[in-house]
Amino acid sequence: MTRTLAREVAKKIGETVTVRGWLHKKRLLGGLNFITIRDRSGLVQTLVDNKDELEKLRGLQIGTVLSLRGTVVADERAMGGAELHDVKVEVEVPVTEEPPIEIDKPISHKSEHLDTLFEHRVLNIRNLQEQKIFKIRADLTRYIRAFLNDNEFIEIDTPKLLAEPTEGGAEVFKLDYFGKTATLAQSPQFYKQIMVGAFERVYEIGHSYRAEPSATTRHLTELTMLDIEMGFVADHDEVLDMVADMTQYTLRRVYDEHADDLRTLNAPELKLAEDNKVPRFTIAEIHDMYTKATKTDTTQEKDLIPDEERWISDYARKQLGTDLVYAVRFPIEAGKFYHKLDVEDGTVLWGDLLFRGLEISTVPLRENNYEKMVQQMKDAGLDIEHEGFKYYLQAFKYGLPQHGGCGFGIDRLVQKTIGLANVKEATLFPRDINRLTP
RNA sequence: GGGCUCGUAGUGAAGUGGUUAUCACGCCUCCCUGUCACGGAGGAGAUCACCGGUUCAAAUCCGGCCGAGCCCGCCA
Repeated sequence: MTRTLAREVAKKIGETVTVRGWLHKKRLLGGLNFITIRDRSGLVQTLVDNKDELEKLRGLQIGTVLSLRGTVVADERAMGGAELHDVKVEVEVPVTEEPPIEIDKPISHKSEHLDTLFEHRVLNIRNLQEQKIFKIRADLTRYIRAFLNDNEFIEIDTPKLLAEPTEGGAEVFKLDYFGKTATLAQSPQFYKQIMVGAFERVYEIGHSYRAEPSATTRHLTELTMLDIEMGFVADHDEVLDMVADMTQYTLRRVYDEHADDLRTLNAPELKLAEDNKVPRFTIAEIHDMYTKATKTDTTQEKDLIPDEERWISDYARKQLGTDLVYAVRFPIEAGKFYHKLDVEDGTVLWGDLLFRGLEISTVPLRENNYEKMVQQMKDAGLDIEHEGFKYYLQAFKYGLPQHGGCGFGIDRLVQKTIGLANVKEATLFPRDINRLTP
C-alpha cells in the first residue's frame, strides 16, 4: 500500500490514503477524537470516531508508530485544510512508556535547561521546532558546498588520526594506537595546504578536536570545521573577499529559503552591506576605537577580547549596516609559523571574520616560500627534522604557489545565523569538557 | 585552569527555620461530536542531588562532596 506523506494529504481530496508516522497528539473529545500524526514532512490530522479503532490506541504514548488508512476530506477546520476520515488504525510499533519530556511542545533552550536538553536529545530532536535548527544547518553546509563547487574547489577528506601534535596552539587529545600514541586532529591545516600543490583550490567539512578545558557558550571539544585553501592568490585581500562572498551568499540564501523557520526561531533580521563588502578594521584600530568608547584600555592585548568582538560587531551593524566585519592584521607575536608576515608593519596577514559578535572564521595568507618557512619554523623553536613536518615540508620544497584560506566554525555559523545563545544548541550531540553522551 | 551562580515529582517552577512540601504541564480513570495550549471531575507520582553538622525542629542555616550553568583566559 503506497504511503502518503502528511504534506501530500491535502492534494488527495476524496482519495483513500495510508499515512505512516508517529503518534504526535491525541485530542479525545468523546465520540469525536483527533489523532495527529508526524512524519518527515510534517503533521496531519485524522478523525477517529469509531470506538473500536480508538480503543487500539488505549495506553499508547506519544511516539507510537502508526499506519492510518482513511479518506481525505477537505475541511477548513483541520490544519492544512484536510484530514483523514473513517480511519482504520494499525499499530506498527507500540510505545507504552511515558516519554520523559513533552515532545510536541517547544523544548526550553534557557541556559539552565541545556543539560536537560542534551540529556533528552534522542527525544527532543523529534520536536518540529527543534528540527528546524538542524534542517537549517544541513542547508547552510549545502549552500557552502554549492558556492565552493561553483568556484572550482575540490572537496577533500583528510585523516583525523594523527601521529604527533605538530601544529602547536590548541591542546590535542591523545589516545592509544596499537601501542603508539596517536592524536586527534585539531585542524586539517597541513593536509589542506599540501593539497593546494595538487588541486589549487580545496575544502573540507569535517570534525576537529580541541582538548582545551574551555567551558563557555562558544566552545566544543569536537567541532565541525569548514577548511578552505586556495592557491595562486594575488594577495590577502583576494582570500578575504572570497570568504566574505561565500559567507554572504550562504546567509542570503538561507534567509531567503528558510524565512519562515528563521522567523519562528526568533532569528535576528539579516543585515548585509548593499555592495557586498565586509568592512575591515585592523586589530590596532579596534583597540583604539574600543578603548575610546568604553574607557577600558585594550591597546596592549595581542588579540581582541570577547567584549571587543561584540563591540565592533555592534558598531558594524548599527553604523555600517552589516552583521559581518573583519578584524585584520594581528600583531606579529600572535602569528604561527605558517602565516605570511608583514615584518615592516609588524603584523600578520591574518583576518578574523566576526558575525554578530562572534569569531566564526580565521582567514590568513600562508607563507609559501620553502626557505622562509624553514626559517620561521626555526624561529618558533620547532625541530624541522621532526617526522611530523617531513611530509608537510615536501609540499613546499617541491613547489607551492602563494595561498591562503580559512578555518570556519560551522557550529558557530549555525548558532549565530539562528541567534542561539550557546554553540551547543546548534549541535545535535555536543561534546564539551564534561559531556561524552549521548 | 580562575571567578560567580544554581541543584525541589517525568518536565518546568513556588516555597528563606515550624503540622501532611505548593502549582502548571505530562501520566492514569471517568464525562464530552470540531479539537488544534480543547474543556470538566477525580487520582497516582518527591528519600527537596549526596554526606555530615547546628537546632526542640532543616528543602530552608553551616561545612564537605558530586552535578550543572554563566563569565574570563584560549580558540573556530
